[in-house]
Amino acid sequence: MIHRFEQLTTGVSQIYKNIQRIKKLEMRSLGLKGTHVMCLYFLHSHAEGLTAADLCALCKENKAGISRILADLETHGYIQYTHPQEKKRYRSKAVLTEDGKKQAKTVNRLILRAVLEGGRDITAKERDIFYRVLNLISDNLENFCEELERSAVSAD
Amino acid sequence: MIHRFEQLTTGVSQIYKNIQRIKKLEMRSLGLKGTHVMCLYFLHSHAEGLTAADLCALCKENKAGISRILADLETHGYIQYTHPQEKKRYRSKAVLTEDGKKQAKTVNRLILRAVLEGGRDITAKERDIFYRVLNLISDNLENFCEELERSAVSAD
DNA sequence: GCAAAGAAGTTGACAAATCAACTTTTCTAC
DNA sequence: GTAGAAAAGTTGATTTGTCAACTTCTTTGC
Repeated sequence: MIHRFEQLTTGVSQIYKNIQRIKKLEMRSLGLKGTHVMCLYFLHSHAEGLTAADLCALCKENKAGISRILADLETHGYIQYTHPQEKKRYRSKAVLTEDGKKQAKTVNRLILRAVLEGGRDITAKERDIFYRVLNLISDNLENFCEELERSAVSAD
Repeated sequence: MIHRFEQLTTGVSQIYKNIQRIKKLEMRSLGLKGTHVMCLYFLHSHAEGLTAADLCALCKENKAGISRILADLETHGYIQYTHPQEKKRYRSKAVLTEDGKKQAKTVNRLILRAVLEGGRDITAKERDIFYRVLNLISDNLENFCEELERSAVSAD
């Protein structure tokens, strides 16, 4: 059991906001926004390409956001679609262009630095426990939210 | 060291977003917004009152947001200021009214449920390690951000 | 193979968070 | 005590994130 709500809330939101801050800072020098980071990151590690739906699931972002990010990356020439033009983008996989790969590598370098700095003074064992608990809480809250929403709907 | 960036990013942001979701859901029934939750929560546990600056630090929110939340809580009649009227709110402590306390208790009940559900299947030892690591990462990233921003400024 | 249902993606409208400039109050040094 | 600096708080503008309606494409059942 977690005893102190504020510990979880403030701890998590502090990390969340600092991650956003890092993304934003780095992207500014590339002419991109913080929201692009995760897409570049995942596109780089999935050379076979990713659909918008894939990215939604990986980035845990909603599809409206992903749609705009992809449109943006395309106008920058950082991605290409693997589908015939006439079918538009439906289930079309996005892959990084050469230029996109270059940007992704720059982004990954920063990410690596942030990860190294963020993980200072943490042992491998602690890290494993941390991630186990992080994922557990994440899942538990997800379930709790869904339950809450169901009961909110039925109360209407 | 943390190995996988996406684990931290997606784990943290998933929890962050679910916490936001819970706050929003519950507040809707009280005619408030999700942003009010933490203020009510901290005001309830600090009976002596809190200034806007205190709340900034506790909630890890910026002062613009806190300012609007407090104005909102005041118009709802949930808080009062402990300063003479003519000095406005400068360093004035906000305290919950009776009505505000009632709302805060409702909020706290939900929070307790969320905390219990979120913390399912986690042992006390794991929890302690989790929070230690959470705070450590939080501090490390905070420092990293500041360093980054300094070097970004000096590069201009 | 066609209609209905559903999934994928886009877009405009709205809500929330953040930034920057501003005012007001307090503190500090003379 | 007064000027200047610093801190606290407010406000409008901008950016970012989310929601809901919509279009387009695919699948399923007849």
